[in-house]
Amino acid sequence: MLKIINFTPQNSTNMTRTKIKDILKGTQINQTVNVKGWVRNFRNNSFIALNDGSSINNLQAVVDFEKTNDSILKRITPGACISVTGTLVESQGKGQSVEIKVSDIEIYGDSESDVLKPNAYPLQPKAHSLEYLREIAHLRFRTNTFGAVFRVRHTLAYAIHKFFNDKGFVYLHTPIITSSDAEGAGEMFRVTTLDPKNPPLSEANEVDFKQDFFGKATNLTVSGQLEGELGAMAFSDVYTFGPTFRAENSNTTRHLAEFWMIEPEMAFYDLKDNMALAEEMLKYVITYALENNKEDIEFLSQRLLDEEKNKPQADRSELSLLEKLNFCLGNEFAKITYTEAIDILRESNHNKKKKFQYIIDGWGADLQSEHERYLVEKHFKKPVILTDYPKDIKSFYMRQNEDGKTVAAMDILFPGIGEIIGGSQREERLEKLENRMNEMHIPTHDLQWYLDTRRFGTCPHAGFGLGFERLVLFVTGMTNIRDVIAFPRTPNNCEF
RNA sequence: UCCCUCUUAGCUCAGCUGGUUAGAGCACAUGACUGUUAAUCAUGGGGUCCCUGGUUCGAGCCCAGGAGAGGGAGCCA
Repeated sequence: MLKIINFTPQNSTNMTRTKIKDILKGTQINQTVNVKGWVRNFRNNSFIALNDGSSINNLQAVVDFEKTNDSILKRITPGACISVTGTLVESQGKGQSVEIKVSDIEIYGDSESDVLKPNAYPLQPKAHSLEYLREIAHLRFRTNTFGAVFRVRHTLAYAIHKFFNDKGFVYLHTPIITSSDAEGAGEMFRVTTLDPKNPPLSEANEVDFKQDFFGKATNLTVSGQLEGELGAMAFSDVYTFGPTFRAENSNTTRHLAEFWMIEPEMAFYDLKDNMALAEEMLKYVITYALENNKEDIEFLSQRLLDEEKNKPQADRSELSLLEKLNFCLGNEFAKITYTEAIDILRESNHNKKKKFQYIIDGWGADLQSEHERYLVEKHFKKPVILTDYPKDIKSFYMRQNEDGKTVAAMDILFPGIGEIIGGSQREERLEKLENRMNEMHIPTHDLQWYLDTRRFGTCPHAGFGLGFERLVLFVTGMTNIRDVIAFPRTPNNCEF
Protein backbone atom coordinates (compact mmCIF):
# COMPACT_ATOMS: atom_id res chain seq x y z
CA MET A 1 0.00 0.00 0.00
CA LEU A 2 1.26 3.44 -0.90
CA LYS A 3 0.76 5.99 1.80
CA ILE A 4 0.91 9.66 0.95
CA ILE A 5 1.91 11.77 3.88
CA ASN A 6 0.94 15.41 3.76
CA PHE A 7 3.92 17.17 5.24
CA THR A 8 3.43 20.63 6.66
CA PRO A 9 6.09 22.31 8.81
CA GLN A 10 5.00 22.90 12.39
CA ASN A 11 6.11 25.63 14.74
CA SER A 12 6.65 25.55 18.47
CA THR A 13 2.99 26.29 19.22
CA ASN A 14 2.10 23.31 17.05
CA MET A 15 0.09 25.45 14.63
CA THR A 16 0.02 24.44 10.98
CA ARG A 17 1.71 27.04 8.83
CA THR A 18 -0.25 28.44 5.90
CA LYS A 19 1.35 30.05 2.87
CA ILE A 20 0.47 33.71 2.29
CA LYS A 21 -0.90 32.97 -1.17
CA ASP A 22 -3.49 30.68 0.44
CA ILE A 23 -4.19 33.00 3.39
CA LEU A 24 -5.04 35.81 0.96
CA LYS A 25 -7.82 33.71 -0.53
CA GLY A 26 -9.68 34.60 2.68
CA THR A 27 -11.28 31.20 3.22
CA GLN A 28 -9.89 30.92 6.76
CA ILE A 29 -11.56 34.09 7.97
CA ASN A 30 -12.05 34.25 11.76
CA GLN A 31 -9.79 31.23 12.24
CA THR A 32 -6.47 31.17 14.06
CA VAL A 33 -3.66 30.86 11.54
CA ASN A 34 0.13 30.77 11.51
CA VAL A 35 2.23 32.46 8.85
CA LYS A 36 6.00 32.58 8.41
CA GLY A 37 7.95 34.92 6.19
CA TRP A 38 10.26 37.89 5.80
CA VAL A 39 9.37 41.41 6.88
CA ARG A 40 9.15 43.83 3.97
CA ASN A 41 8.15 46.87 6.00
CA PHE A 42 6.88 47.75 9.46
CA ARG A 43 4.68 50.86 9.51
CA ASN A 44 3.32 52.87 12.36
CA ASN A 45 4.70 50.45 14.93
CA SER A 46 1.66 48.31 14.08
CA PHE A 47 1.51 47.06 10.50
CA ILE A 48 3.89 44.36 9.29
CA ALA A 49 4.04 43.74 5.55
CA LEU A 50 5.01 40.07 5.43
CA ASN A 51 6.06 38.10 2.36
CA ASP A 52 6.96 34.42 2.04
CA GLY A 53 7.55 34.35 -1.71
CA SER A 54 4.35 32.47 -2.52
CA SER A 55 2.75 35.61 -3.94
CA ILE A 56 3.64 39.11 -5.09
CA ASN A 57 1.18 40.33 -2.45
CA ASN A 58 2.20 40.83 1.15
CA LEU A 59 0.10 39.82 4.10
CA GLN A 60 -0.58 42.57 6.61
CA ALA A 61 -0.05 41.45 10.19
CA VAL A 62 -1.35 43.91 12.77
CA VAL A 63 0.47 44.12 16.11
CA ASP A 64 -1.05 45.74 19.17
CA PHE A 65 2.05 47.71 20.13
CA GLU A 66 0.66 48.67 23.53
CA LYS A 67 0.51 45.02 24.51
CA THR A 68 3.75 43.98 22.83
CA ASN A 69 7.16 44.17 24.42
CA ASP A 70 9.34 47.01 23.02
CA SER A 71 12.28 44.64 22.65
CA ILE A 72 10.21 42.54 20.23
CA LEU A 73 8.88 45.55 18.28
CA LYS A 74 12.42 46.81 17.71
CA ARG A 75 13.37 43.51 16.11
CA ILE A 76 10.61 43.71 13.47
CA THR A 77 12.80 45.25 10.78
CA PRO A 78 13.00 44.89 6.99
CA GLY A 79 14.51 41.51 6.13
CA ALA A 80 13.87 39.86 9.50
CA CYS A 81 12.29 36.41 9.42
CA ILE A 82 9.32 35.95 11.72
CA SER A 83 6.48 33.61 12.52
CA VAL A 84 3.17 35.17 13.47
CA THR A 85 0.09 33.51 14.88
CA GLY A 86 -3.27 35.22 15.19
CA THR A 87 -6.80 35.54 13.92
CA LEU A 88 -7.46 36.16 10.26
CA VAL A 89 -9.92 39.06 10.07
CA GLU A 90 -11.39 41.38 7.48
CA SER A 91 -9.12 44.39 7.16
CA GLN A 92 -10.25 47.78 8.40
CA GLY A 93 -7.76 49.42 6.04
CA LYS A 94 -8.17 49.88 2.31
CA GLY A 95 -5.08 48.21 0.84
CA GLN A 96 -6.05 44.59 1.53
CA SER A 97 -9.14 42.51 2.15
CA VAL A 98 -7.83 40.39 5.03
CA GLU A 99 -5.15 40.74 7.69
CA ILE A 100 -3.89 38.90 10.76
CA LYS A 101 -4.58 40.22 14.23
CA VAL A 102 -1.38 39.06 15.83
CA SER A 103 -1.47 37.24 19.16
CA ASP A 104 2.01 35.72 19.07
CA ILE A 105 5.27 36.62 17.31
CA GLU A 106 8.35 34.47 17.12
CA ILE A 107 11.51 35.95 15.62
CA TYR A 108 13.56 33.41 13.69
CA GLY A 109 16.22 35.76 12.35
CA ASP A 110 17.02 39.41 12.98
CA SER A 111 18.05 41.85 10.29
CA GLU A 112 20.06 44.99 11.03
CA SER A 113 18.17 48.02 9.74
CA ASP A 114 20.66 50.78 10.61
CA VAL A 115 22.21 51.63 7.23
CA LEU A 116 25.27 53.11 8.91
CA LYS A 117 26.28 49.80 10.43
CA PRO A 118 28.51 47.58 8.31
CA ASN A 119 26.22 44.53 8.60
CA ALA A 120 23.07 46.44 7.59
CA TYR A 121 20.45 44.75 5.43
CA PRO A 122 21.08 46.16 1.93
CA LEU A 123 17.40 46.24 0.87
CA GLN A 124 15.86 49.40 2.24
CA PRO A 125 12.11 50.06 2.14
CA LYS A 126 12.52 52.19 -0.98
CA ALA A 127 13.08 51.76 -4.70
CA HIS A 128 16.46 50.40 -5.81
CA SER A 129 18.02 50.37 -9.27
CA LEU A 130 18.29 47.06 -11.14
CA GLU A 131 22.05 47.64 -11.38
CA TYR A 132 22.38 47.87 -7.60
CA LEU A 133 20.20 44.80 -7.08
CA ARG A 134 22.38 42.89 -9.54
CA GLU A 135 25.31 43.43 -7.15
CA ILE A 136 23.30 41.78 -4.37
CA ALA A 137 21.81 39.04 -6.53
CA HIS A 138 21.68 36.71 -3.52
CA LEU A 139 19.09 38.98 -1.87
CA ARG A 140 17.23 40.39 -4.85
CA PHE A 141 14.69 37.55 -4.84
CA ARG A 142 13.19 39.38 -1.86
CA THR A 143 12.09 42.33 -3.98
CA ASN A 144 8.73 42.57 -5.75
CA THR A 145 10.31 42.74 -9.20
CA PHE A 146 12.63 39.77 -8.85
CA GLY A 147 10.07 37.76 -6.93
CA ALA A 148 7.72 38.19 -9.88
CA VAL A 149 10.42 37.51 -12.48
CA PHE A 150 11.54 34.25 -10.90
CA ARG A 151 8.04 32.97 -10.27
CA VAL A 152 7.28 33.61 -13.94
CA ARG A 153 10.55 31.92 -14.92
CA HIS A 154 9.54 28.86 -12.95
CA THR A 155 6.10 28.77 -14.54
CA LEU A 156 7.56 29.04 -18.04
CA ALA A 157 9.96 26.15 -17.34
CA TYR A 158 7.11 24.02 -16.04
CA ALA A 159 4.89 24.95 -19.00
CA ILE A 160 7.59 23.89 -21.44
CA HIS A 161 7.87 20.47 -19.86
CA LYS A 162 4.08 20.17 -19.76
CA PHE A 163 3.72 21.18 -23.40
CA PHE A 164 6.19 18.58 -24.65
CA ASN A 165 5.05 15.89 -22.23
CA ASP A 166 1.42 16.32 -23.33
CA LYS A 167 2.57 15.86 -26.93
CA GLY A 168 4.41 12.63 -26.11
CA PHE A 169 7.94 14.00 -26.38
CA VAL A 170 10.73 12.27 -24.46
CA TYR A 171 12.86 14.56 -22.28
CA LEU A 172 16.42 13.58 -23.20
CA HIS A 173 19.31 14.63 -20.97
CA THR A 174 22.17 15.40 -23.31
CA PRO A 175 25.68 15.68 -21.87
CA ILE A 176 27.11 18.85 -20.32
CA ILE A 177 30.70 17.78 -20.97
CA THR A 178 31.47 16.93 -24.59
CA SER A 179 34.48 16.01 -26.65
CA SER A 180 32.90 17.20 -29.84
CA ASP A 181 34.42 20.46 -31.02
CA ALA A 182 32.73 20.43 -34.41
CA GLU A 183 29.34 21.84 -33.57
CA GLY A 184 30.46 25.26 -34.64
CA ALA A 185 27.98 27.07 -32.41
CA GLY A 186 30.56 29.19 -30.67
CA GLU A 187 33.69 29.41 -28.55
CA MET A 188 33.84 26.74 -25.86
CA PHE A 189 34.94 26.50 -22.25
CA ARG A 190 37.65 23.89 -21.80
CA VAL A 191 37.10 21.23 -19.14
CA THR A 192 40.35 19.84 -17.78
CA THR A 193 41.99 18.50 -14.64
CA LEU A 194 45.52 19.14 -15.94
CA ASP A 195 47.81 21.38 -13.90
CA PRO A 196 47.74 24.75 -15.71
CA LYS A 197 51.24 25.57 -14.45
CA ASN A 198 52.81 22.34 -15.57
CA PRO A 199 50.72 20.48 -18.16
CA PRO A 200 52.07 17.30 -19.74
CA LEU A 201 53.49 17.96 -23.20
CA SER A 202 53.42 15.83 -26.34
CA GLU A 203 56.42 15.25 -28.61
CA ALA A 204 55.29 18.25 -30.66
CA ASN A 205 55.54 20.32 -27.46
CA GLU A 206 51.80 20.87 -27.22
CA VAL A 207 49.56 20.15 -24.25
CA ASP A 208 48.97 16.40 -24.23
CA PHE A 209 45.28 15.94 -23.60
CA LYS A 210 45.71 12.16 -23.81
CA GLN A 211 46.83 12.47 -20.20
CA ASP A 212 43.77 14.56 -19.26
CA PHE A 213 40.85 13.13 -17.25
CA PHE A 214 38.91 11.86 -20.26
CA GLY A 215 41.97 11.00 -22.33
CA LYS A 216 41.10 13.75 -24.79
CA ALA A 217 40.30 17.44 -24.92
CA THR A 218 36.83 18.18 -23.55
CA ASN A 219 34.57 21.21 -23.30
CA LEU A 220 31.27 22.39 -21.87
CA THR A 221 28.47 21.86 -24.36
CA VAL A 222 27.35 24.64 -26.68
CA SER A 223 24.28 22.71 -27.84
CA GLY A 224 22.55 19.40 -27.29
CA GLN A 225 21.21 19.30 -30.82
CA LEU A 226 23.43 16.65 -32.36
CA GLU A 227 22.71 14.28 -29.47
CA GLY A 228 19.05 15.27 -29.71
CA GLU A 229 18.98 14.08 -33.31
CA LEU A 230 20.20 10.66 -32.14
CA GLY A 231 17.23 10.51 -29.77
CA ALA A 232 14.76 11.58 -32.43
CA MET A 233 15.94 8.66 -34.60
CA ALA A 234 14.55 6.31 -31.94
CA PHE A 235 11.80 8.10 -30.01
CA SER A 236 10.51 10.20 -32.93
CA ASP A 237 10.07 13.27 -30.71
CA VAL A 238 12.54 14.39 -28.05
CA TYR A 239 13.54 17.62 -26.38
CA THR A 240 16.38 18.78 -24.19
CA PHE A 241 16.18 21.51 -21.58
CA GLY A 242 19.45 22.25 -19.89
CA PRO A 243 22.36 24.62 -19.38
CA THR A 244 24.51 25.62 -22.32
CA PHE A 245 27.84 27.42 -22.36
CA ARG A 246 29.43 29.88 -24.75
CA ALA A 247 32.84 31.42 -24.13
CA GLU A 248 32.11 34.31 -26.50
CA ASN A 249 33.24 37.72 -25.32
CA SER A 250 29.73 39.08 -25.74
CA ASN A 251 28.80 42.08 -23.63
CA THR A 252 25.16 42.73 -24.43
CA THR A 253 21.76 42.68 -22.75
CA ARG A 254 20.92 39.48 -24.68
CA HIS A 255 23.90 37.17 -24.08
CA LEU A 256 25.12 35.02 -21.21
CA ALA A 257 28.12 32.69 -20.92
CA GLU A 258 25.85 30.18 -19.16
CA PHE A 259 22.24 30.03 -20.31
CA TRP A 260 19.42 27.51 -20.55
CA MET A 261 18.24 26.21 -23.86
CA ILE A 262 15.29 24.12 -25.00
CA GLU A 263 16.03 22.00 -28.07
CA PRO A 264 13.26 19.81 -29.49
CA GLU A 265 14.09 17.44 -32.33
CA MET A 266 11.35 15.70 -34.33
CA ALA A 267 11.48 12.86 -36.84
CA PHE A 268 9.19 13.17 -39.88
CA TYR A 269 8.89 16.96 -39.47
CA ASP A 270 9.67 19.30 -42.33
CA LEU A 271 10.38 23.02 -41.96
CA LYS A 272 6.68 23.96 -42.00
CA ASP A 273 5.89 21.45 -39.23
CA ASN A 274 8.87 22.80 -37.30
CA MET A 275 7.63 26.38 -37.56
CA ALA A 276 4.11 25.38 -36.54
CA LEU A 277 5.39 23.54 -33.47
CA ALA A 278 7.57 26.48 -32.41
CA GLU A 279 4.71 28.94 -32.74
CA GLU A 280 2.31 26.65 -30.90
CA MET A 281 4.81 26.13 -28.10
CA LEU A 282 5.55 29.83 -27.63
CA LYS A 283 1.85 30.68 -27.52
CA TYR A 284 1.15 27.80 -25.14
CA VAL A 285 3.76 28.78 -22.58
CA ILE A 286 2.89 32.49 -22.72
CA THR A 287 -0.79 31.63 -22.19
CA TYR A 288 0.15 29.33 -19.34
CA ALA A 289 2.14 32.08 -17.63
CA LEU A 290 -0.66 34.62 -18.09
CA GLU A 291 -3.11 32.18 -16.52
CA ASN A 292 -0.92 31.09 -13.62
CA ASN A 293 1.10 34.23 -12.84
CA LYS A 294 -1.50 36.89 -13.59
CA GLU A 295 -0.66 39.11 -10.62
CA ASP A 296 3.09 38.86 -11.22
CA ILE A 297 2.76 39.81 -14.87
CA GLU A 298 0.36 42.64 -14.04
CA PHE A 299 2.93 43.94 -11.57
CA LEU A 300 5.72 43.66 -14.15
CA SER A 301 3.53 45.39 -16.74
CA GLN A 302 2.98 48.31 -14.36
CA ARG A 303 6.66 48.35 -13.45
CA LEU A 304 7.57 48.76 -17.11
CA LEU A 305 5.06 51.58 -17.55
CA ASP A 306 6.54 53.40 -14.55
CA GLU A 307 10.06 52.89 -15.86
CA GLU A 308 9.16 54.17 -19.30
CA LYS A 309 7.61 57.34 -17.87
CA ASN A 310 11.15 58.61 -17.47
CA LYS A 311 11.93 58.03 -21.13
CA PRO A 312 11.26 60.37 -24.04
CA GLN A 313 7.97 59.62 -25.81
CA ALA A 314 9.71 58.19 -28.88
CA ASP A 315 11.52 55.52 -26.83
CA ARG A 316 8.40 54.23 -25.08
CA SER A 317 6.63 51.06 -26.16
CA GLU A 318 3.39 51.47 -28.04
CA LEU A 319 1.86 48.60 -26.06
CA SER A 320 2.06 47.70 -22.39
CA LEU A 321 3.60 44.36 -21.49
CA LEU A 322 0.17 42.77 -21.04
CA GLU A 323 -1.06 44.17 -24.35
CA LYS A 324 2.11 43.00 -26.07
CA LEU A 325 1.71 39.44 -24.75
CA ASN A 326 -1.96 39.30 -25.71
CA PHE A 327 -1.20 40.76 -29.13
CA CYS A 328 1.42 38.08 -29.67
CA LEU A 329 -1.13 35.38 -28.74
CA GLY A 330 -3.89 36.78 -30.92
CA ASN A 331 -1.94 37.03 -34.15
CA GLU A 332 -0.30 34.60 -36.53
CA PHE A 333 3.45 35.08 -36.66
CA ALA A 334 4.54 36.62 -39.96
CA LYS A 335 6.31 34.06 -42.13
CA ILE A 336 8.63 35.19 -44.90
CA THR A 337 11.73 33.90 -46.63
CA TYR A 338 15.12 35.54 -46.32
CA THR A 339 14.81 36.59 -49.98
CA GLU A 340 11.45 38.27 -49.36
CA ALA A 341 12.89 39.99 -46.30
CA ILE A 342 15.76 41.40 -48.35
CA ASP A 343 13.22 42.73 -50.89
CA ILE A 344 11.15 44.39 -48.16
CA LEU A 345 14.21 45.94 -46.60
CA ARG A 346 15.66 47.06 -49.94
CA GLU A 347 12.39 48.72 -50.98
CA SER A 348 11.78 50.32 -47.57
CA ASN A 349 11.89 54.07 -47.23
CA HIS A 350 14.23 53.48 -44.33
CA ASN A 351 16.77 51.95 -46.70
CA LYS A 352 16.20 54.49 -49.48
CA LYS A 353 16.69 57.36 -47.06
CA LYS A 354 19.90 55.62 -45.95
CA LYS A 355 18.77 55.39 -42.36
CA PHE A 356 20.29 51.94 -41.96
CA GLN A 357 23.89 51.90 -40.90
CA TYR A 358 24.30 48.92 -43.21
CA ILE A 359 22.58 49.63 -46.51
CA ILE A 360 20.81 46.65 -48.08
CA ASP A 361 21.96 46.17 -51.66
CA GLY A 362 22.66 42.58 -52.64
CA TRP A 363 21.50 39.10 -51.69
CA GLY A 364 23.53 36.84 -49.43
CA ALA A 365 24.68 38.97 -46.51
CA ASP A 366 23.44 38.22 -43.02
CA LEU A 367 20.83 40.59 -41.60
CA GLN A 368 22.06 43.04 -39.00
CA SER A 369 20.21 43.72 -35.73
CA GLU A 370 18.84 46.97 -37.14
CA HIS A 371 17.29 45.09 -40.09
CA GLU A 372 15.69 42.46 -37.86
CA ARG A 373 14.32 45.20 -35.60
CA TYR A 374 12.91 47.05 -38.60
CA LEU A 375 11.09 43.95 -39.83
CA VAL A 376 9.67 43.01 -36.44
CA GLU A 377 9.00 46.40 -34.85
CA LYS A 378 8.27 48.67 -37.82
CA HIS A 379 7.13 46.60 -40.80
CA PHE A 380 5.17 43.64 -39.36
CA LYS A 381 4.82 44.80 -35.74
CA LYS A 382 4.59 41.20 -34.53
CA PRO A 383 6.82 38.13 -34.25
CA VAL A 384 8.37 37.15 -37.56
CA ILE A 385 9.63 33.77 -38.76
CA LEU A 386 12.37 34.14 -41.34
CA THR A 387 13.11 31.06 -43.45
CA ASP A 388 15.36 29.77 -46.20
CA TYR A 389 18.57 31.63 -45.54
CA PRO A 390 21.61 31.55 -47.84
CA LYS A 391 23.49 28.35 -47.09
CA ASP A 392 26.80 30.16 -46.65
CA ILE A 393 25.69 31.97 -43.48
CA LYS A 394 24.17 28.88 -41.83
CA SER A 395 25.35 25.63 -40.23
CA PHE A 396 26.45 22.47 -42.03
CA TYR A 397 23.58 20.30 -40.79
CA MET A 398 20.77 22.36 -42.33
CA ARG A 399 18.89 20.79 -45.22
CA GLN A 400 19.90 22.10 -48.63
CA ASN A 401 17.05 23.43 -50.74
CA GLU A 402 16.53 22.55 -54.42
CA ASP A 403 17.73 25.99 -55.54
CA GLY A 404 21.26 25.08 -54.46
CA LYS A 405 21.59 28.47 -52.76
CA THR A 406 19.50 28.30 -49.61
CA VAL A 407 18.90 25.97 -46.67
CA ALA A 408 15.69 25.06 -44.81
CA ALA A 409 16.48 27.26 -41.82
CA MET A 410 14.16 29.32 -39.68
CA ASP A 411 14.76 32.09 -37.15
CA ILE A 412 11.97 33.47 -34.99
CA LEU A 413 12.40 37.16 -34.20
CA PHE A 414 10.58 38.80 -31.31
CA PRO A 415 10.03 42.51 -30.75
CA GLY A 416 12.60 44.04 -28.43
CA ILE A 417 14.65 40.87 -28.19
CA GLY A 418 15.56 39.75 -31.70
CA GLU A 419 16.30 36.11 -32.33
CA ILE A 420 14.57 33.94 -29.76
CA ILE A 421 14.58 30.69 -31.75
CA GLY A 422 16.93 29.31 -34.37
CA GLY A 423 16.09 26.06 -36.11
CA SER A 424 16.03 24.10 -39.31
CA GLN A 425 15.05 20.98 -41.13
CA ARG A 426 18.15 18.80 -40.93
CA GLU A 427 20.04 17.39 -43.90
CA GLU A 428 19.08 13.72 -43.78
CA ARG A 429 20.84 12.68 -47.02
CA LEU A 430 24.26 11.26 -46.10
CA GLU A 431 26.06 12.22 -49.29
CA LYS A 432 24.82 15.81 -49.30
CA LEU A 433 25.67 16.17 -45.62
CA GLU A 434 29.20 14.83 -46.05
CA ASN A 435 29.81 17.05 -49.06
CA ARG A 436 28.68 20.10 -47.13
CA MET A 437 30.87 19.19 -44.16
CA ASN A 438 33.88 18.87 -46.45
CA GLU A 439 33.11 22.23 -48.06
CA MET A 440 32.94 23.83 -44.63
CA HIS A 441 36.07 21.98 -43.38
CA ILE A 442 34.20 20.14 -40.64
CA PRO A 443 36.15 16.99 -39.72
CA THR A 444 33.84 14.08 -40.51
CA HIS A 445 35.94 11.51 -38.62
CA ASP A 446 35.01 13.12 -35.26
CA LEU A 447 31.30 12.91 -36.07
CA GLN A 448 30.90 9.35 -37.29
CA TRP A 449 28.41 8.69 -34.49
CA TYR A 450 26.31 11.56 -35.84
CA LEU A 451 26.59 10.42 -39.45
CA ASP A 452 25.43 6.95 -38.35
CA THR A 453 21.89 8.39 -38.06
CA ARG A 454 22.04 8.99 -41.80
CA ARG A 455 23.45 5.51 -42.46
CA PHE A 456 20.94 3.51 -40.47
CA GLY A 457 17.35 4.39 -41.24
CA THR A 458 17.70 8.08 -41.96
CA CYS A 459 14.54 10.13 -42.27
CA PRO A 460 13.40 13.72 -42.73
CA HIS A 461 13.57 15.52 -39.40
CA ALA A 462 13.76 18.98 -37.92
CA GLY A 463 14.29 20.86 -34.68
CA PHE A 464 15.05 24.19 -33.09
CA GLY A 465 16.74 25.85 -30.16
CA LEU A 466 14.91 28.26 -27.87
CA GLY A 467 16.94 30.54 -25.63
CA PHE A 468 15.07 30.22 -22.35
CA GLU A 469 16.26 33.51 -20.85
CA ARG A 470 15.19 35.39 -23.99
CA LEU A 471 11.72 33.93 -23.57
CA VAL A 472 11.71 35.02 -19.92
CA LEU A 473 12.81 38.51 -21.02
CA PHE A 474 9.85 38.73 -23.38
CA VAL A 475 7.25 37.52 -20.90
CA THR A 476 8.48 39.60 -17.95
CA GLY A 477 9.24 42.76 -19.93
CA MET A 478 12.69 42.94 -18.39
CA THR A 479 15.32 44.41 -20.69
CA ASN A 480 18.61 42.95 -19.44
CA ILE A 481 19.15 39.18 -19.62
CA ARG A 482 21.19 39.37 -16.38
CA ASP A 483 17.96 40.15 -14.56
CA VAL A 484 16.09 36.97 -15.58
CA ILE A 485 18.66 34.36 -14.51
CA ALA A 486 19.41 33.93 -10.80
CA PHE A 487 23.19 34.24 -10.97
CA PRO A 488 24.32 35.52 -14.35
CA ARG A 489 27.66 34.46 -15.79
CA THR A 490 29.11 36.99 -18.22
CA PRO A 491 32.65 37.99 -19.26
CA ASN A 492 34.51 39.08 -16.11
CA ASN A 493 31.67 38.15 -13.80
CA CYS A 494 31.11 34.88 -11.96
CA GLU A 495 29.88 36.04 -8.56
CA PHE A 496 27.95 33.87 -6.11
C1' U B 1 36.58 42.78 -29.20
C1' C B 2 34.97 47.91 -30.97
C1' C B 3 32.17 52.70 -30.12
C1' C B 4 29.62 56.00 -26.62
C1' U B 5 28.24 57.41 -21.58
C1' C B 6 28.67 57.22 -16.42
C1' U B 7 31.31 56.68 -11.31
C1' U B 8 29.72 62.44 -5.49
C1' A B 9 26.23 60.13 1.66
C1' G B 10 23.47 53.43 2.88
C1' C B 11 20.33 54.08 -2.03
C1' U B 12 18.79 57.46 -6.25
C1' C B 13 20.80 61.76 -7.95
C1' A B 14 22.00 67.53 -8.27
C1' G B 15 26.55 70.27 -8.08
C1' C B 16 26.87 76.84 -12.47
C1' U B 17 32.63 79.49 -16.11
C1' G B 18 37.80 75.76 -11.85
C1' G B 19 36.97 79.50 -6.23
C1' U B 20 36.90 79.32 -0.03
C1' U B 21 32.61 75.31 4.94
C1' A B 22 29.80 69.47 -0.27
C1' G B 23 23.68 69.57 -1.57
C1' A B 24 18.55 67.23 -2.06
C1' G B 25 15.03 63.19 -1.73
C1' C B 26 14.61 58.56 0.24
C1' A B 27 16.79 55.35 3.94
C1' C B 28 18.68 55.31 9.02
C1' A B 29 18.69 57.03 14.50
C1' U B 30 15.89 59.64 18.44
C1' G B 31 11.23 61.72 19.82
C1' A B 32 5.94 62.75 18.84
C1' C B 33 1.57 60.57 16.72
C1' U B 34 -1.10 55.81 16.45
C1' G B 35 -5.61 52.11 11.09
C1' U B 36 -0.87 52.62 8.27
C1' U B 37 -0.37 51.36 2.62
C1' A B 38 6.42 54.80 -0.32
C1' A B 39 2.47 56.65 6.83
C1' U B 40 3.06 61.70 8.77
C1' C B 41 5.66 65.63 11.71
C1' A B 42 10.19 67.38 14.32
C1' U B 43 15.33 66.83 15.33
C1' G B 44 19.94 64.54 14.25
C1' G B 45 24.09 61.69 12.48
C1' G B 46 26.27 60.23 7.98
C1' G B 47 31.41 62.08 2.50
C1' U B 48 38.69 58.41 0.53
C1' C B 49 33.64 63.35 -4.65
C1' C B 50 36.24 55.41 -8.04
C1' C B 51 41.99 54.98 -8.05
C1' U B 52 46.93 56.95 -9.57
C1' G B 53 49.52 60.88 -11.56
C1' G B 54 49.49 65.81 -13.81
C1' U B 55 48.05 71.20 -14.93
C1' U B 56 46.79 75.37 -11.60
C1' C B 57 47.55 80.27 -6.48
C1' G B 58 43.31 76.87 -6.12
C1' A B 59 40.44 70.59 -8.88
C1' G B 60 34.19 67.08 -7.40
C1' C B 61 34.78 70.07 -12.10
C1' C B 62 40.44 70.41 -16.74
C1' C B 63 44.34 66.59 -18.81
C1' A B 64 46.64 61.42 -18.97
C1' G B 65 46.55 56.39 -17.44
C1' G B 66 43.92 52.55 -14.79
C1' A B 67 39.53 50.07 -12.55
C1' G B 68 34.29 49.25 -12.35
C1' A B 69 29.30 49.91 -14.29
C1' G B 70 25.60 51.01 -18.11
C1' G B 71 24.02 51.49 -23.32
C1' G B 72 24.93 50.24 -28.51
C1' A B 73 27.54 47.01 -32.34
C1' G B 74 29.57 42.23 -33.69
C1' C B 75 28.94 36.83 -32.48
C1' C B 76 24.39 34.19 -31.34
C1' A B 77 20.02 31.57 -28.28
